[in-house]
Amino acid sequence: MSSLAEVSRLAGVSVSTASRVLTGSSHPISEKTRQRVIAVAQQLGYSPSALARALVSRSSQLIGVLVSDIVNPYFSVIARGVDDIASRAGYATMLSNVDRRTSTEIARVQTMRDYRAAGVIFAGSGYVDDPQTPDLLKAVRQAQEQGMHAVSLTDRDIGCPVITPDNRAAAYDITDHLISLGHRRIAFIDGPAGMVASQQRRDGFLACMSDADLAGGAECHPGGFDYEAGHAVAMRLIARRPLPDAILAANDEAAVGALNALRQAHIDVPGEVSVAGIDDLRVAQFVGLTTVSLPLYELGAMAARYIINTPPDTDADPPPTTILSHRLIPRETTARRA
Amino acid sequence: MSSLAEVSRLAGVSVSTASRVLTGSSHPISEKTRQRVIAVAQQLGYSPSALARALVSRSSQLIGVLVSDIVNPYFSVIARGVDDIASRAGYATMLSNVDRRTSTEIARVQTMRDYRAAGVIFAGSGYVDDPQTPDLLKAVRQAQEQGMHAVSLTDRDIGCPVITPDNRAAAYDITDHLISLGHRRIAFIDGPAGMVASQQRRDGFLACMSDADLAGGAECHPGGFDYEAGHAVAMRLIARRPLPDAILAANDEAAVGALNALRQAHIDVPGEVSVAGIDDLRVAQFVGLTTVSLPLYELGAMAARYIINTPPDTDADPPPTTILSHRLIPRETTARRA
DNA sequence: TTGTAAGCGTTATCAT
DNA sequence: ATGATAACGCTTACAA
Repeated sequence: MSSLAEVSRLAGVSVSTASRVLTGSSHPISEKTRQRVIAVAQQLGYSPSALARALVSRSSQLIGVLVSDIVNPYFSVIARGVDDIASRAGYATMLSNVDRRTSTEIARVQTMRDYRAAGVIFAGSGYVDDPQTPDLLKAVRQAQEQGMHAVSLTDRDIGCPVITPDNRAAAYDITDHLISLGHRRIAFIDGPAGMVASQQRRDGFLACMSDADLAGGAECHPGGFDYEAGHAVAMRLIARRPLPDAILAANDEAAVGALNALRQAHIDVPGEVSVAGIDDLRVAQFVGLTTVSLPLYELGAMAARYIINTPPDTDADPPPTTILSHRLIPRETTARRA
Repeated sequence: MSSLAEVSRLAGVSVSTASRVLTGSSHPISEKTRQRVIAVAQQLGYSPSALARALVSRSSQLIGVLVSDIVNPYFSVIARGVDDIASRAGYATMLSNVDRRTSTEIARVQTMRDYRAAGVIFAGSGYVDDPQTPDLLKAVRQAQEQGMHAVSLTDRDIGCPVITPDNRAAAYDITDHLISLGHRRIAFIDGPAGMVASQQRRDGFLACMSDADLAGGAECHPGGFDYEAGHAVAMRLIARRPLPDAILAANDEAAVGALNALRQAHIDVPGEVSVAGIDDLRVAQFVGLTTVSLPLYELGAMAARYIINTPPDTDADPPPTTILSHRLIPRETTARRA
């Protein structure tokens, strides 16, 4: 690895001059030395140490993304959005799986801090009444004091800007769609207990049902965000009969689980029961699932842009909340009630 | 951000002493000073600068993973394997999407080098006769000379150890399974043209067919690794009739595409046609797809372990190749021929 | 057992 | 227009 010192020596100039040339500083430099330095650097294959740079500038070109689990497509799409913007701007992406553990999030924020990351992005939802939130908030504040940015992609009170879809409205809208199709008795498969995102989606569902005077037809079942949860709830529904008019799952994966349970039981979807989800992941297209498209990629991209473009210590004081819009995507798993 | 200097000052010792205490050096230290330093550090919330550390040690605790696209579950599972091992060992994961572009891989290796990463993992397959491979090889060599490790998760001649599944054997085995079920005319949906992994899988298919004296019943169709490709090929097969006995896709996603095309055309799977894939991603479980399970998570985990545990410049000279085993997973999309 | 000082590779402040 | 030199925060000989 050739260093600046090496380049400057071969070019017969001081390190400062070499630095000025190579960083494209506005400092005046004679054309001949500029050429010479560039030539030597080029020929040596010189590439500046991001570490040394970050050490003096007190900030690296790293952006951290904290996801629950990168295998979950919800998060990998977000991560893709982040990395696309980051790499385009010369930044690199640091990824960390936190498995929904707040304590792990706290630890990772510290890691990002140790590398003087330009910012951290919290992609996962928090828990209702999480006793560790204050600690996370403190960790975030310390990171910010050090000049780091933080962004949350879900509604979370951790002292940083929030860029998020409106989970409640998304659930409300898809519920409304189901109702407009003539469905009256709708079963909702809840997300993981205690998660803020689960709660918001359920709230949206219930609000819509009661706005339509259908509160009596609404039933919530403890579920989860995974295939198995959706499958299990649907199995129970099937065993219990009569079936509801429609089943809405808190996310696409659970909806697909429910859908498969129904199909395995030879129940016609959407003939006998309509099924819908929320997220619009790729799998939803595969199975023709009616759902709500959330701007996941854009969420990650916007967060990255924010981090890259906001100068340190410039963050607005009450951290702003940005709501990105969603879109209803009707497909083949829903139909007008017979 | 408190620094070592600060800690040492408050503890009334020199920075070296503080450093020795905090790094757990074997250098003898009196118990009282040790306690004092630890207390101060603790109370100050001191956390060492990973940057400064990396700068002097000439190596950071960062592991880079180069994937084609993190949204593709094939890669996100690998990335998860890497990050699990990495974070457990105190390392952080740097992720980069390269969209199968060798030039981007080269650029990213340089980025990892700039951060003095402990190692880079190439998760994606290369191309047959890729003119840029020599450049990549050179970039890898330079990285290695600098003390970085490199690992490829596919069969690739870029001067680094390879840890990979046996694509050819995997395809061979699943083909053999299809044949053992009585299928004679089998259509193979190829992966992306020019990719080594595509070629290996097709080779395995063809080899098995010809070993079974069924070369005449083998037909390969240009396809891809995505849903759309599988869907399109199946549509063409359907339009053309008669249908083959079975369809094997180069990977699960294409297989699911084919499966859906068949189902949409009301063709009974596995009644009329059997369908199988390769990879065993989560979606394969969802749809009950017969496939071959590849140790993707383990691939990432092993690569990370290798990077973490192999001391610099200790790499074996002809870089070793490690083949991890696969497993046939029969599910509901295949059945004995009618 | 503790401290001093050099050095890792940059950038930035002053001089010249 | 160019060059010393002091940080940045840490580890590690080398001294004491």
